[in-house]
Amino acid sequence: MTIKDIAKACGVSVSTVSRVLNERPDVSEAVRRQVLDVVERHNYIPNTSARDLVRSQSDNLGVVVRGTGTPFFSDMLKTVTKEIDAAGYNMVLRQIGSDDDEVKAGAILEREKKLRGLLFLGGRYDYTPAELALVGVPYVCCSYTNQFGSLKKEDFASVSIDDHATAYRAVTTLIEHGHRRIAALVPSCSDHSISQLRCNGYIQALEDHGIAVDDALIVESGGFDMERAYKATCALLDSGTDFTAIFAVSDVMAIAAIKALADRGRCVPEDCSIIGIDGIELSKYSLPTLTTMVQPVEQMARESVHILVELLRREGAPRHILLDTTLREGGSIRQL
Amino acid sequence: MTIKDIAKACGVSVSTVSRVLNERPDVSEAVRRQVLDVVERHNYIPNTSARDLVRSQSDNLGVVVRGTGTPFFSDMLKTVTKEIDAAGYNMVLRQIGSDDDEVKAGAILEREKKLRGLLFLGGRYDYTPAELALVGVPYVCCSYTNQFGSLKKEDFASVSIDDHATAYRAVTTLIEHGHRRIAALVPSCSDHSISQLRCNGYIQALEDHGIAVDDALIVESGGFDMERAYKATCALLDSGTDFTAIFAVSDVMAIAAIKALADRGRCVPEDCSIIGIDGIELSKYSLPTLTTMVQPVEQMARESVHILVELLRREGAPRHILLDTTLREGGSIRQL
DNA sequence: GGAATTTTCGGAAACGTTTTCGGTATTTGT
DNA sequence: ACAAATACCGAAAACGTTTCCGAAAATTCC
Repeated sequence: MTIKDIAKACGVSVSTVSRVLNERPDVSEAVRRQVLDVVERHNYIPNTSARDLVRSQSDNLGVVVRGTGTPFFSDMLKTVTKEIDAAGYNMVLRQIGSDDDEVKAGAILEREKKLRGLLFLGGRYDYTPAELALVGVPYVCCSYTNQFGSLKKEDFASVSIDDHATAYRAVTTLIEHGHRRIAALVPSCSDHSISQLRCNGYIQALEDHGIAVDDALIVESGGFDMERAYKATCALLDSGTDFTAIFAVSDVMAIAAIKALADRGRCVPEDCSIIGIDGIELSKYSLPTLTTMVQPVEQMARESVHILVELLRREGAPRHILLDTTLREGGSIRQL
Repeated sequence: MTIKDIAKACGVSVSTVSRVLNERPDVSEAVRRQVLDVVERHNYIPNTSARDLVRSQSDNLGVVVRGTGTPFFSDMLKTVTKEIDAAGYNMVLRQIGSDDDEVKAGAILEREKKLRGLLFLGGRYDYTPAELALVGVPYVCCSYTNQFGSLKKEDFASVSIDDHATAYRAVTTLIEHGHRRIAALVPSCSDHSISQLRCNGYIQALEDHGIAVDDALIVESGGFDMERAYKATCALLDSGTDFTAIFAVSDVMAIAAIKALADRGRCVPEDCSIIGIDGIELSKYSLPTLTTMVQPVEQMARESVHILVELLRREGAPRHILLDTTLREGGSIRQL
């Protein structure tokens, strides 16, 4: 079932059918109706390959994610898929490991799949202009860092939260509850990732409240996963350093920390308070319910693809959206 | 950069370049090397649209998932993506809601994206032959049910666990610990889904051990999500029915149940034992650590795409793989 | 009513591949 | 050394679209 068959069945030319299908104005209403009718009846679907070939472009949007499998990104991915679909594009997904280079991965994907645009979910962008030049399509970065300023505002779009401020607020919350010996559970505080931004927020909050930063209280797990967060917390406990609260960079890490504490006989929040960041669904079902800074995941995902689509339609310049996080009180913080 | 450019640069014809690229035998070693060299230097990538057009087929594998966002399927998806990629195919993902029809979704996807094959992740297959005839490419069902036998063994491939036996084993474990008033937390026991299979395993285990099935102990939440599992557990508690253990159909439901119990002042496992199914990573970090029947997720995912690829290469008939589940002891069961 | 537009449509080229068919070279067999 | 087989390669058609160009038909304008 090709466009020729439809043309024949309608007694018109292929070009006319094509015009109808592409909603071009120069076709009479009568013909349009008839063609549409025949198309419907034969339920004809245009051949994407042929179309892409002649247009020399596809409807593919690349999504490169670092760390699928984490609830946060898997939630994000869920709405991203939906939105991309709704916008009439195809999603081609590439997940990369923690050691991979997102820009390079994006560039390869772009060539392989003839992408129209790219969406980076998570990641660290300390790239040189030369590296960034590898990607030749519009792209938006979601939940990203740009610490070195290697990304030029006018070259790309973004949607994110203010990681520094969010961490600041989380730690301040702990301080307001009377805590002063607050540990930070972070994947790393010098990898130029989001982890570092949040770590800085932690430090800033302490300083602003006249609390000395104790390096022994900053534990670097080496990754966002539960296993390493668990081990890092154990290491902290074993070190003998005393603390009354933990600021965890993500909810999953917070949950792993709670487990580590419990395994060492410490209860949350009686013996130790804890706060996370993300607001994943699971955090509502932990024991105790996790107090956390929730990110508007759905909105972030939605805005991301909307912006990308806008960019592709050449409507307006790249936008940079900063969304608010909100504190959701659970039972994991105790007033001292 | 097209195949013509490469041909020109090599002083050979397009056909020859094409042959080299497709690893056909009838090309001399000298020419092959030269072409490959030029291709490498220009880092030329063939135009997929043109190729797909003339071959009138793509390298797309469709994956339709019911219920992304759940840790189990998101884990599965992770390796599925990787494997499909490694096999040189593209994954096109379609996630469907709980009310959607997977076969129809697959059939639509198949036409839209010119799929070579389909992979169904999760789902209920009580379809008529006519409905199944809609899908015209090889497909494999992973983690599925086929209660009505509408799928003919020779028409498709599958990989799954023995849901009945797994549930049976889980419940038996509770019984062996002295429990006799065991509640079942299930999405539904009559929807022809995996939930129903596991529910039947529960019933069978009780009967085989001489325990009367009490309908009041079977709570149907209406879905696999935490929220409904939580509410269902609350309803069970409110009903006043006494029980000493809960068999949850999935780990996330079990975790939600633990939360519900805790919120009503009941501790696990002191006041109530609980066992789940899935073995998601999170279950290792719940309080207490969840005792659960773990599914070999990675293996399931890997086998699924391997089988699909085999099918596409017409190597051997559709296979049906049944994988083993193993009990992982946590601390959520108490000996009575 | 005739010229000038405008609307509507068909013909044909083009997109970048794969593949069939046939034709030279080259090798093999005797 | 000559025929036959084989290895290697090029020309060209085909895949199903879109789009440019021009032509016919319908409409508008004076």
